[in-house]
Amino acid sequence: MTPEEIYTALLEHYGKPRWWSEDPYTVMFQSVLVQNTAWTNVEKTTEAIGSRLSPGYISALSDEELGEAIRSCGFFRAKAKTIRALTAWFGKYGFRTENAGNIPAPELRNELLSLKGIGEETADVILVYAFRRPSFIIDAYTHRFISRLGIRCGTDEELRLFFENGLGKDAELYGYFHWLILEHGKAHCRKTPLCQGCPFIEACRNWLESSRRPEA
DNA sequence: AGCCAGGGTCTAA
DNA sequence: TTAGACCATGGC
Repeated sequence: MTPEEIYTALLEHYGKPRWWSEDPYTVMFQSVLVQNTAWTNVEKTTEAIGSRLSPGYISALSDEELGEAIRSCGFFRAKAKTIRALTAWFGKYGFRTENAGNIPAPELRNELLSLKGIGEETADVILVYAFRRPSFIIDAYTHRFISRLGIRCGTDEELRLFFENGLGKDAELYGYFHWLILEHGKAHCRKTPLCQGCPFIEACRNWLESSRRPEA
């Protein structure tokens, strides 16, 4: 299956995907908090802050207050520093993603990677969902998902090229695609690599059947 | 009770 | 360039 065919199948099965958040700073904030942590913890933290969440509000918190606010997401000391660094970096662009519009995506990515606590996955989440730049997100779910389809994953880089070469550079598409992969992943245990009995995987098999012999 | 959750950095060999 | 230690908490 090509990436495009996979996307079509995902859409048919899971319906319209959502976007992480329309607010770029919310994406940045949450993408750090969610590292190696259950999403429910991030939700709780974010809900407690509510509509106050903004670069200004976070910057004004003391180290102790910030640590306390995000404590339940784990690794809170490290994450607090990362959030500070990320917020300061965003400030270079006046806290507006549009102001980074003339920076080439690879350069923006390198700037993010230079911040301690931001690795490839987090950088790509921020690029796609906050800056709407096409950099396909590769995470554990993506690897599991692709291997369940019987496609060889290889390294992160190889997997990324598989998607980007197949789909073209399209940030919106990448964001929705990643969301759909999560929809699939959330519904299935990590410990079942073959995903037997999974309706989506079944649908893909059927799709392969019908495409092999298009019309009688 | 122990394992896991959407990671990333640093160090050592 | 890869393996292992470390960071910390909540849920089951």
